[in-house]
Order: sequence, then C-alpha cells, then structure tokens
Amino acid sequence: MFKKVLIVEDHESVSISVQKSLTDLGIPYDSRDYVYYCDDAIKRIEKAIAENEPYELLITDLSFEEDTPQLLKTGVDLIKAVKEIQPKMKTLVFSIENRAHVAQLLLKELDIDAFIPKARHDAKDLKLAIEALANGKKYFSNNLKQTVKDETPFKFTDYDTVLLKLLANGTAQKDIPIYFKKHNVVPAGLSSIEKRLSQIKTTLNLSSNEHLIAYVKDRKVI
Amino acid sequence: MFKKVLIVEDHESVSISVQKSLTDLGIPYDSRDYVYYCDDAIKRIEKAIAENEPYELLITDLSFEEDTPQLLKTGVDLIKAVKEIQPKMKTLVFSIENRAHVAQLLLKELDIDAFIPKARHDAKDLKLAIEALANGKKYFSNNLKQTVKDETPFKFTDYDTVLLKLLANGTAQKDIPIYFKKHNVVPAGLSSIEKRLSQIKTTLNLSSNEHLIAYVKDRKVI
DNA sequence: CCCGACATTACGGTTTCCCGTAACGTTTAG
DNA sequence: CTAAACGTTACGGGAAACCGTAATGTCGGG
Repeated sequence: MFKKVLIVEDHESVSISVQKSLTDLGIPYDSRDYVYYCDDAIKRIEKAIAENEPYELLITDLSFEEDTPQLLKTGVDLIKAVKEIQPKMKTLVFSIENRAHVAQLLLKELDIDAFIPKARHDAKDLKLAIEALANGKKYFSNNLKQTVKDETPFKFTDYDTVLLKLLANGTAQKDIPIYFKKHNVVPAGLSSIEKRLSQIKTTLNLSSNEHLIAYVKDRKVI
Repeated sequence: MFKKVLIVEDHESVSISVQKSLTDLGIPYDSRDYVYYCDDAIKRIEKAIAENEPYELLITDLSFEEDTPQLLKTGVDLIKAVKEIQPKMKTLVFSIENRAHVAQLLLKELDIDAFIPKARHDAKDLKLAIEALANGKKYFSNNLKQTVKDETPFKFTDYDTVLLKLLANGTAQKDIPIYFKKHNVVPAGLSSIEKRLSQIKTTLNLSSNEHLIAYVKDRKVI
C-alpha cells in the first residue's frame, strides 16, 4: 500500500471523507497530507522530492473555487506540472465530472492512473481504485456515463468551438469572417460559416442558433 | 443536541463526512440515519412519525442524480413534502449552490433553518450550523456569495424565463405568439416579444439572441 | 502541364429578425 | 364621460440570417 499520499481538494467535507477512506485502507495519518489549493500541492511535492521522500500517489479534484489567485487553476494544470517534476507519481482524479469521454481524454492526454466520479458510491469506488493502483494497475470507474457518446454522435471540431464561442459572445455572424481572417482561421468565408452552422444544426436536429447555443452550453462544449 | 437526524445526500463521500461531523458533535451512531434518495427520506420520516420517534433535524442536498425515477426529484421537493407532514422539523440545506440570493429565497419561501454551501470550510460551517439549530437559532452561512445581486442587477420575470426557454428550445421568434396565445400568456404580440427581448439585451449589454441565451445559461436563469 | 475532385468563396433570392412609428385598447383621474 | 397615460398590437422599411447555386481556388495524380 502507499506510504505517502497527497490529497488536493478544496471542499473540506470531501477531503475529510477521502482521508477516512485512506484510513480504512490502512494508510496511517502521518502517511498523507491534504491541501486546499493546487499551488500548495505543487510546493509540497517539490519539497517532498527535495527531502528524498516523494509522494507516491496524488488524489486531486479537477475544478477549484477561484477565490484567491492561483498559478495552477485546475487539476489538469496541477497534473501537467506534476508530470514535469515527478512523472512516475500515480495520479487519481476525483471529480464531479462523470462523462466517460472526458475521463478517457485525461487518461490518454495526461496519462492519469485512475478516474473516479463523485457519485452515489464514490467512497467504495475510491477505495477500489486506490487498491488497484497500489497493485500497479490502472482503474477506470464504471460509474462513468458512457451514454454521452451516444447522446452526442456529433464531434465538435476546434473550428466549431471557436465559432460557437464567438456567437455566444455576441459576435454577429456577418462579422465573424473579419475575426477569422485576422486570426488566420480557415475557412473564413461567411458562406463557409453559414454552411458549417447549418450542417451542425441539421445533424443535431436543432432549429436555430439560440437552440444550438443552449445545446452546447448544456453539454459544456463551450 | 439532536437525538434523531436524517441525512439525505446522494454522494457517499459527502454523506460520510456529514456523519463524521455529527459524531464530532457528540451525536451517536444510532441517533442518525442516511439515505441516498428523497423518496427514501420521506418514507423514513413517515415511519418515524408513525413510531412516535420523529426526526428532529433534516440535512439535505438540493440536486440529485436522476438515475432512477423518483417522485421527489430535488431537495426543494423533499422539504415541501416534509413541511406538510412535520412542519416543526428543523431543516438544513447542504448544497454546492453558493449564491446568497438563492439561499435567501429558500429561507423565505420554504422556511428552512440553515443553508450551508459546499466549499472550503464546509465541515466547520456545518458544525456551527447544527450547534446553532440545536440552540433554537437559525443559521445563514457567511460563505455565500453576495456578489450575484450586483452581477445581475436585472430581474428576470416569469414571462422572461418562459420566453427564453422557448427560444432556447428552438422556437422561432415569429412562432412564439402562437404558443403564447394557446397558453394564455400575455402580452402575446410579436411586437411585444421583440420589444421585451430588445429591452433585456440593451439593459444587459448583450448584442444578439445567441449572446443572451449564453448569458442566461451561464447564470442558470433557465 | 492539365485535369478532376474537393474545399472555399461569391452571389442572389427569400425568410426572419430588428426597430421605429402609429394605431388600438385599457386603466385611472378629474 | 373625457382625457391622459400606459400597455399592447399592427405595420413597414431595412438589416441580417438562411439557403441554394455558381464561380473560384487548391491540391494531387496522370
């Protein structure tokens, strides 16, 4: 089992619960630390490396309240920073996010070792994950919603998200070509923009731009 | 201190932590129960009344995962139901919601006794609240964000939300009068609808319907 | 170099939205 | 009852979005 664990979680109640789970797994009090901010986390990790007692496991949330300015704003930022200074540390993400494709993306892009969504039986889930990691395995929670892929058979490209963000920010459709040409986004023609929007709406059975914006906001595409 | 407490929370990790807080306050194990669903909660409460050992305190979340169909879908539904059968029970809401005006609304409309947002020091906050309630006081967390009122000086009416929901669902502006006339919403004239939308956008400095929909989605107006 | 396939842009007609003005209806005060 | 004030609706011109089609550009293979 792990001898040194760091918990990064800005909700005290959740942090307490994670600590209890570690206790249940036989990880003693002095084997773990907890912090409320990513910036504190990276400092601790650096210090632990310097003292030749590096952490073995990182348990982190993804989103943090931005009440005080931080260099590392999200769990993703933190994991990237950790991978730079201690690439072999095991990383477990414990987040309210429950969409399988988001978890898979983290698994692939950031090479995390486990993803647990905060849900009905998340404490049990968490323990199973930690045990799996201690045995050198990866752990992908089965409480993740696979349905999202089915609900959204449509794949939004980077071009789409830029376009949708401009619309959601109030840019008139006819002015988008100006922005695209300035920022070297192609295709920049108004006609192409109209066609793309039309195609997206047809595919997703959406009948207006307002409908489309509501759709992507609900699904956190933008 | 309370002798019988019911915790309604669908995240196991949070539930565990709330229970630990109760333990810290000297409320023993057999004095409390916890459930994952609102429907289970109301059953327990009814049973407790029938057995002449009613609960004294209800600690509930607001939003629940809708994985299985429930009669009571939200904490608000639950509290309303509870107030009908046991109006004197103390009610404490423990939610991710941290906007002061939402909490105040619950305080006023549902006559809840305390509101604690899940945040950095929510466990401490929760304990303070429970102690206050045990002493017959109400407790309004000071971790709530007062800023929202300033950010949104605009007050959306019921008419506005109906209108915006129609737009967000893809109803064409020109077709909204048809819907309004059918459902006896006034004013129903296209001209009035245009004027109202225009007024909202001018007031909030929004330049298009897309912009407006993004705005209300971000602020959970609809 | 030429050609075809494809992506991108340009253009024009139609619909919808936008916005100002005027007409109509209702309520209230005198 | 009338007049004024206000809310609602009707109308019309202009702008933007929508959508089909044609023209132009781009890239690779022959």
